[in-house]
Amino acid sequence: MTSIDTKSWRGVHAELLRRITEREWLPGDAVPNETDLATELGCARTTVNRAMRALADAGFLDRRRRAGTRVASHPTSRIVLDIPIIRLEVEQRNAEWRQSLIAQKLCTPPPIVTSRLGLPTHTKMLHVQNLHFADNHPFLFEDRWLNVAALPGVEEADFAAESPNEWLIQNAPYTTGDISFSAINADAALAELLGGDVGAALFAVDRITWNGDVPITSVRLSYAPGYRMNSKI
Amino acid sequence: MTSIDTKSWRGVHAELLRRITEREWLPGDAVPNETDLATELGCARTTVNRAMRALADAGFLDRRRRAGTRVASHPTSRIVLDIPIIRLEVEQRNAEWRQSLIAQKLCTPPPIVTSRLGLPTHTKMLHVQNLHFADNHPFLFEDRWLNVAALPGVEEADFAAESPNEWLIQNAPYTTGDISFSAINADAALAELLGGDVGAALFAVDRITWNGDVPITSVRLSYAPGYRMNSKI
DNA sequence: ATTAATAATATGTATGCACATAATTGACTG
DNA sequence: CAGTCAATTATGTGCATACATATTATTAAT
Repeated sequence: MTSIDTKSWRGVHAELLRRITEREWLPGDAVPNETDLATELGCARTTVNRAMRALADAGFLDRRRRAGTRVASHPTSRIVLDIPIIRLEVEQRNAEWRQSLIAQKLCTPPPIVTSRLGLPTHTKMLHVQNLHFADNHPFLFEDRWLNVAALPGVEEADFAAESPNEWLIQNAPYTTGDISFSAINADAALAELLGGDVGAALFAVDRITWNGDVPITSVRLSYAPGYRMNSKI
Repeated sequence: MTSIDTKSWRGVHAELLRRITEREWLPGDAVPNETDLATELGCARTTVNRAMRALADAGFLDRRRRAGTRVASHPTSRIVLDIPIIRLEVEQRNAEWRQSLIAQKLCTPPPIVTSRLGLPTHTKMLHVQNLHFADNHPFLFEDRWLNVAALPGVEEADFAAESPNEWLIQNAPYTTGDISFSAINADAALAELLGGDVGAALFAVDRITWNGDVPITSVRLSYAPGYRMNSKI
């Protein structure tokens, strides 16, 4: 029997989580209020509050003022994905990262890009195509459009030396955005670049980022065949 | 000038986030300590602490005792995916959900399944194959192996009436697990079930769940062609 | 009986204080 | 000069208290 220090919020957190995971409290059940739990566990209400807030953040509890706290009835598993910059993702796999710049030129993007960004159809944007390697194997192909109007200095940037990924972190403000994950079939060009067969299933990430309501960049990352994105639940 | 109530932790949070997003504090910069910020903003240190903890949780700040707090220099964008049960995922798309049970029988899984779960090679497991529909279009194919030894009553469950997904929520304890996302090419069977061409790229989710160190289930979800998983950054 | 005002209640938050803990700095020692 | 240890310091946490706020329950008024 592991005795848990029920006077720390982590201890209380663990104890409440135990009651949930061991089905002492079932999904949908109301749980005692903070004051009663504090008395029972011999700590301050603040401490119970901290623990219960953490459990609510993690999706285990539903809380509403006055109505009280219940065990979540549809425990959606919540996954937190930390998406690092590409170089770090490669290095985390103990591989050596390098990139090969394929294109960097100002031109008019296809309408699908401008429309998704909410820009006029014929806006000139900076098109950057970049192949990232892990230990000299193709890792992913980055196909990016940058809104030059919102990124002063971007036209002078040397993306062969610094990947657009890292340039943006250093030079663009923090942003919000949409991200979507999908599976695509490799066309001839992607197959050539990434070294698989035409038609191979590729894991793809599409990302649009904004600074407030100003569109910054739209990018598609196409990973080499066999890539998996892993996480813990 | 929007005056923010700097005496609430949300106000402090907003103010600090503003300084980060507007690059008043640059990535890698050290930020003032809690006591000084509390003085400057006219609130208690506890309040500043709450705000800074939230920013650190969200990945904007790196904090270390004694060493102080800095703006995150590699702002890994953090994505929170809430993965609901399949029925809810379909219903959230305003579609009608139904399922069609394809197989439910006790048999010996391929070695890859037992080895990933850490079970003896010839363990009998319950194999459940289930096709989920959204408005009568195939939505995803669920191919699941259940550890009968860890799930009393599972052999009597009627998965035609209740999807294994929901049965597990109601009858199995909360679990931990691994999840991975990948892209696969549809084989003949998947193409037939999901209604695409052989070779079509499919978005796949592999998930293994455990109750402590007891393996519960291993499942692969193969989504119909064109599926995207979306999120906000 | 319906509706509006009011009380009760659980969670949310702010504060001052104290002490715990991790990590760095710097002094001291061999 | 290297290595050890102690002082320092920023964050981490617990607690008592008070008040805020959202929501439900109750009561009064029509």
